[in-house]
Amino acid sequence: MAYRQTENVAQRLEENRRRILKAARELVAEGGFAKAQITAVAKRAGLATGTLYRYFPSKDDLCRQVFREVSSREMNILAGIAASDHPALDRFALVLRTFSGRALKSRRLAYALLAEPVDVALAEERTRFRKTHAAIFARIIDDAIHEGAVSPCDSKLVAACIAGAIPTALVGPLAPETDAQSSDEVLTSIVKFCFGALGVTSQSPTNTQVETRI
Amino acid sequence: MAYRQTENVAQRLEENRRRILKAARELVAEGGFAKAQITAVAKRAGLATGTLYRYFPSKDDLCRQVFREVSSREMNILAGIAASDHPALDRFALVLRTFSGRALKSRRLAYALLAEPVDVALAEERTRFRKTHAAIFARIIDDAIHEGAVSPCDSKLVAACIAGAIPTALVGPLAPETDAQSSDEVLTSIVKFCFGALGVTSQSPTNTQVETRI
DNA sequence: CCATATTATGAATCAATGTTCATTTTTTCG
DNA sequence: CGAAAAAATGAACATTGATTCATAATATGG
Repeated sequence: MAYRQTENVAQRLEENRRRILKAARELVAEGGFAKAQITAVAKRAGLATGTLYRYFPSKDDLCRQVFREVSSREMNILAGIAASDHPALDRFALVLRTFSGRALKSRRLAYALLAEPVDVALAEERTRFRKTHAAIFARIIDDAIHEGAVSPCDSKLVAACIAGAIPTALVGPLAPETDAQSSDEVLTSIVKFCFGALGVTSQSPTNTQVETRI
Repeated sequence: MAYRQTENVAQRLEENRRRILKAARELVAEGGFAKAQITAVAKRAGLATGTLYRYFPSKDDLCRQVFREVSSREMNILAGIAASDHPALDRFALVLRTFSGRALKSRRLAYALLAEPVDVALAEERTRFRKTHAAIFARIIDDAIHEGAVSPCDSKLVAACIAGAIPTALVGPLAPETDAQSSDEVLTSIVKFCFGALGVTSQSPTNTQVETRI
């Protein structure tokens, strides 16, 4: 008996794990998941290819983890807004603005999360992400209906529509090219679109969106 | 000089080409583009693997062609409606219903065209398809604005939203499971959603959609 | 039927990446 | 230091599916 993992080593392992995730995240932010090949990640992390497999059982696993890290931050932000106790329509506007605003600020990343062609493993992860969006929208819409702020509708379906509409309009190949100035107009148009879809014509005047350090 | 292609042979070649495309189309309709591997297509077409390459330079090429065949039929139907001389809002309703109705009738195929995870070559083709949808929507919306039927808006953006909303609500993983009966409600909800997004609250009462032999 | 051109065949090859594992390096502790 | 355990390495390997190509089969016209 001549070896036992010491605190020092445990820290280095932890550090390596973080490094790997960071390297992968960076590559994804730069060129989407397509650029996150195992060899490339290892290289950037300053480790050998094989070493990655001491930390993650497979590439799919690593990519899923990256996807979750990034997407769960987004989901938490939106869920936080949705759970606040403002009137439903205010929350609705805020969620829409925040979602869209964040996507426009990190186009590349948003593209990777929402629109990049990915394989099945990541498509599953993406589905989870988008389902969460739809659920958040549906919840708020239901609240709005209960409050009498909008007339009844198939909230699930409308939520799915919105969850599909926003990414398409923002980051996919159908999205208009947007410079920083016009991105505010885009936000406004999107909010207007969604409010209209609910039958609300006088939209909330707020121009706010929730800011968060990335 | 002892050989020259004869009419008889030319016909068989043509027939083979058709067979290959048909085989590929069937496989896509059954299991998406994922199931359209060269070997499988060849087998179903009753030809050897290598033979396919005498007809198509690559798999990407073959799949693109299949995609175009199927999608161009859809685009033509919608374009036909869009180009008719009815009031813009009538055309809008009809395009929406037709698009959605056809997608619901051929779920698997619609999934392959609109939502299945595919590689880059097909993603490009899909983009062309969806851009066409958006263009058709935008055109009709502009007409509606000119007719004074709806108030001005960023028609391009709204069109992109709709082009994103409908597939998401119909065939993706966010789509509700729908049996035949409820699919009519779904159509109605979608039309209502889109009309609302344009600020039109009294929707066109039509229940029609353009029928076409597949 | 022969010579030749065309077409078909499908096993072998290639390509691109993810994964493994025998070997080496590092760490620990008596 | 030396033995043992853990960790790291990266070249070899595995996999998957598209693509090639030497060979065989078929068609044509003389």
